[in-house]
Amino acid sequence: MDKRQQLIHTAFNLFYQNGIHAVGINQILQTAGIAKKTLYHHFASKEELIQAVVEYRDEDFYNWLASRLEQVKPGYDGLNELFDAVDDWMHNRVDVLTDFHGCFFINTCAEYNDPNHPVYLQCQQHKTRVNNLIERQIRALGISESAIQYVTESISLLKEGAIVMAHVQGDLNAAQKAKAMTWIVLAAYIS
Amino acid sequence: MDKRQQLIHTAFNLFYQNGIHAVGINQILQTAGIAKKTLYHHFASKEELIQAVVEYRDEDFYNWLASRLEQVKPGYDGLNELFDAVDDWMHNRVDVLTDFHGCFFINTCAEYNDPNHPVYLQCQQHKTRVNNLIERQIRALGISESAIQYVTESISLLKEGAIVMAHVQGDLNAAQKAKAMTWIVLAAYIS
DNA sequence: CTTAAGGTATACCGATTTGTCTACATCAAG
DNA sequence: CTTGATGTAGACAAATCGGTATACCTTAAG
Repeated sequence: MDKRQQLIHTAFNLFYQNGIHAVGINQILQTAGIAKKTLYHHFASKEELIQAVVEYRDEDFYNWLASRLEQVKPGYDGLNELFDAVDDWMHNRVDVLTDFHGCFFINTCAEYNDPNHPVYLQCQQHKTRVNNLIERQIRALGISESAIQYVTESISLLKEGAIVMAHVQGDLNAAQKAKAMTWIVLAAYIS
Repeated sequence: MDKRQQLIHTAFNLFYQNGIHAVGINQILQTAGIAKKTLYHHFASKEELIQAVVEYRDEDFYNWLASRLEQVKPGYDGLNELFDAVDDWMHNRVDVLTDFHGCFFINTCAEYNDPNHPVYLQCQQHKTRVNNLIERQIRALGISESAIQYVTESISLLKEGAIVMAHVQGDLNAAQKAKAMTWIVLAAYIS
């Protein structure tokens, strides 16, 4: 019933499906069934709404992934769960994430190409938060401190690659491929 | 001197830096110093210009990568060259590709999320063409026919992951990480 | 009871969007 | 010489953009 939240929710769905610049506020208002005055009561501008939408997706996605990882032991099990979660996501088996259209943050960076733009920075920060989840798994493996950063970024690279392969090429087995490579790579980096 | 080519070139640079939907026709015309009538003489609509721009980038990027790969032996050397080429690209050492802003085709898919949209299909086809270049390298390794497709897609995933890591997270070592993982993965898949 | 916050509906503003139109210039080919 | 393709400059149209303004309604708190 919270109009502000309704606006954010509606805007996210439209942005995620059509891209941010392609969606006007009138379209958001009509879809949500909310008056224009109400929007500008809660947000000073479209830009502010966009930032709230990115923040909302950040929270939603992070909480979902974090709660999935909390259900298993950090380390090997956690990494398995990570790629199984991504696999579920791209197969539309996760209700809270809505239909898969790639990574919202990658998509958004594609539209806000300036690395100093606040929205771009928000996307980077989201990726940093997710990376920290991955780092926790890597750290549990007992890898040397000096290698943790490098290995974390490597696994993150595999995750990003899987998302893009699924989105652009429609390869729905991408998460499983990334998972398989993860084990191979870790075996080499640990021994 | 060819106005049509000038328009495509100018439009690509603006699209690549700012995203397609964020750039208007008037901005393209002003930047290129070309009259509006001339644009609509060569293209029926903005949509047609966009398609020509994607086609142009497809040609340009593919030809650059293919010529890099032709300079070395297919197989191990070719895969080394692939990631070195991507490394050069993201470090802005390749003049013909202009300043790195991620993969233009990934970025464009983020704006045209409908998999049936002609522009989306163009992007997919570009990725397929690049995948064929990679497949040629994998095939030269003497891998069993049944594994070629899977391994090709795995290496492609590493390449896409590297591009996204460099673009979104600013990890300029991503191509080298992907290269290192490629050798580890191939060693496991071949033995 | 009153008041302020949050809401609807809609007209309106100026700027910008894609695309059309007129009028005119250049130039190579038949 | 004429004609058609290619070009410039810029006015113009219709729609849409983000954002403001007016007028009125509902509801919960002091």
